[in-house]
Amino acid sequence: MMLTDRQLLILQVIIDDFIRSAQPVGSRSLSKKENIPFSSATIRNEMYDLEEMGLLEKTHTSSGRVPSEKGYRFYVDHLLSPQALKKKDMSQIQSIFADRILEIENVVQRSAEILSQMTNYTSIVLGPDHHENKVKSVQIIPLNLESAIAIIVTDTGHVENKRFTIPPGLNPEDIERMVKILNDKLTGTPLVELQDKMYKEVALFLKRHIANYDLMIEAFAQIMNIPVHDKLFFGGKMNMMNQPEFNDIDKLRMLMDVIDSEDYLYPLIKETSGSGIQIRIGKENNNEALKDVSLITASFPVIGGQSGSLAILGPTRMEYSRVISLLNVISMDLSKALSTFYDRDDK
Amino acid sequence: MMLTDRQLLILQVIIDDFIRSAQPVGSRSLSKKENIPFSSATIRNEMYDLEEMGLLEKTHTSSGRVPSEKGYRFYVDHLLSPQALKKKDMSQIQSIFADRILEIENVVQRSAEILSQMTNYTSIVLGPDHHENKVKSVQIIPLNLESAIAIIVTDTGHVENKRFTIPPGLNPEDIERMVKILNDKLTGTPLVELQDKMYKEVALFLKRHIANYDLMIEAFAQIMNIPVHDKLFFGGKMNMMNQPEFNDIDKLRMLMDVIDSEDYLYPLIKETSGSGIQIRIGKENNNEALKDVSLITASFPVIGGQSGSLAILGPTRMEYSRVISLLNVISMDLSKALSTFYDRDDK
DNA sequence: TGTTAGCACTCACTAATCACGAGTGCTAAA
DNA sequence: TTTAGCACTCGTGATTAGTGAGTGCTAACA
Repeated sequence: MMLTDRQLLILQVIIDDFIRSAQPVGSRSLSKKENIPFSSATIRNEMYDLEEMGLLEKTHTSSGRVPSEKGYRFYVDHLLSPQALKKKDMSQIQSIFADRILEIENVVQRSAEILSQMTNYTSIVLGPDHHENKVKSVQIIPLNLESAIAIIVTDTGHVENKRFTIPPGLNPEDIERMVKILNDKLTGTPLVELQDKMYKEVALFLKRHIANYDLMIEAFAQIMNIPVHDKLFFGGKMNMMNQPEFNDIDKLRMLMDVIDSEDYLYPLIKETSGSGIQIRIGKENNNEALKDVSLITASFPVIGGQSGSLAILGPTRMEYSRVISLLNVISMDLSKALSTFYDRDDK
Repeated sequence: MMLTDRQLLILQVIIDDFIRSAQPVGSRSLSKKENIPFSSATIRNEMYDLEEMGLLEKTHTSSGRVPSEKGYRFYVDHLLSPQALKKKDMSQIQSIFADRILEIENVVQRSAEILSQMTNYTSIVLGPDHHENKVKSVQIIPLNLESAIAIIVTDTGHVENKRFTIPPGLNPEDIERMVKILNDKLTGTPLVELQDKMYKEVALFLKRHIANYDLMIEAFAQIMNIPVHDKLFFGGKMNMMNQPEFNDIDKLRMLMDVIDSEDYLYPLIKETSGSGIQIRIGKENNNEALKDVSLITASFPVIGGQSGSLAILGPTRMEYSRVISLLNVISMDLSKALSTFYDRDDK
């Protein structure tokens, strides 16, 4: 598909205009723009051709033109000039990383919030997978005779905790011994391998030292059953209400259902990891509820081969250029910020 | 205000009808009901009187009647027969408490979900204030040379953790000693008094044993700065979209803003604690965005003088009777379930 | 005296009609 | 190749008319 320069210009202006106004753009209004020195008739002819190529559409016979999905795709692939962010935007972003926040979850959550606030779209951030994190320390804190809290701290500072029932017949000394064994055996073990190692290596060892070791193993193995899905952090879930394309409450509901369930979104965002910026436009999402939205995902690597990803969900009529710049900047900052957590400068 | 039996009957039926259909109810359709043996003309006369008393309203001159806020208030105060829950409902509720869940947050979150799912309204649950919880154990887990995780476990099994920067010049032995001191001095201290005690009692003691104790105190005091607001747990935030009164996206947005910010809702729900079921209808909420919704709150005591509360937010046209029954049942169950956590049967 | 039948009246809602205007496609002239 | 001109399309908004569910009032009835 070869377009003349004039066609490129016209296509670009139409899409830019539509992104701003959400209104079909007509030949006459275009011809009035100062960077368009052609008459409306000429533009009409070009529009006709662009429509034949499938880049534009009409909402009805005599309406102005609207970009088609293919049009957006072309725009994104060929027309997008990586527009630099405004100073104001940059400084706002820096503010997330300015005060030294000390928890990963915090940084991630705040990134999501800023991202949605700056774009007015919905943002989704997935922190680095912590299944690969290694156990730093295991603690058991008895609460009373029947129950105790098990705590696992990873090398990234992530804390998992779970209450469990103390198997009968276990005395405080047993627990103390158990903690010692667990720390000896499990320190340095990645979370994913925890259950496995528990049953294979630790079990044997506990057998020798602890009465009722099987009950204890059982109780503990459950604790280590860490949820498979990492948590998605959302920002501006409600922002879609501000988009005219979702004035229809039923459409909004359908969209919200997909967002809230996370089932569909999670793999999409997860699989981005490591492959730069990805853009899914409208029906490319393969989901009825997402047919009028675009999903832009970016991933950010952190030290140690891990990576997280962030995404923006907005109407297909989205400020692609701005969103991409934002994602680029923020993903780099996140890389830097989170890498400090993953930097394993053990003693 | 004295109503005849017939007026009571008619008011009741009108409100019940409107709650179901969300449509103004007219005299003719009422007269057709089998438990209403009066002609439409008679009903019209009664309606006229009820309207004069301010219990009913018309949406326009020749429309059917709709309950006024005063009408709902009367209905709630005098007409509501505490209708027993259906078996199906009861068994669904039991299912929350059936599998022995071991974390407070879990129970609370699931209650909120079930509540919203069963009512199709939005539910809000506030767990018992844990500011009064007592420290059970303090742990410090060094991650590397610069940072460490501080963990505080309370007697209810609540775990707070925070990363902090290790003041320079502090060696592992210092930390170990510090943990011992903190546990000695702070065990049994309610969370609210933590900071105070830290500065007053613990500081003196640390001074004697730890180098750079002032930096350490500073770092640690920050950690103990536990958020003032307990977390609200929501269920079915989106359910309001299903209510015809919120077909208007602007109204929906206003409502969602109030819900999401939590500022307004928190004190309302918090202050319920200990005073049974409270019902706020429409403008009684004193908030423009909440003028078309009712908020029903209930509190549930747990052992040790604590209490939590749960709330349902729905349109003023709400199934009051059902919601109240549900809240009653669930608050009792929550009382029971959470009391086991607060039961301080220490060794 | 309370209840009901009858009737005129109101008003939201829907569908139909119309004028307007922003847009198109086509043709012919520049 | 570009543009001016023109007939045509169609969404939008205003207006109108018909419909029906509802009311209030009056007069008759039990």
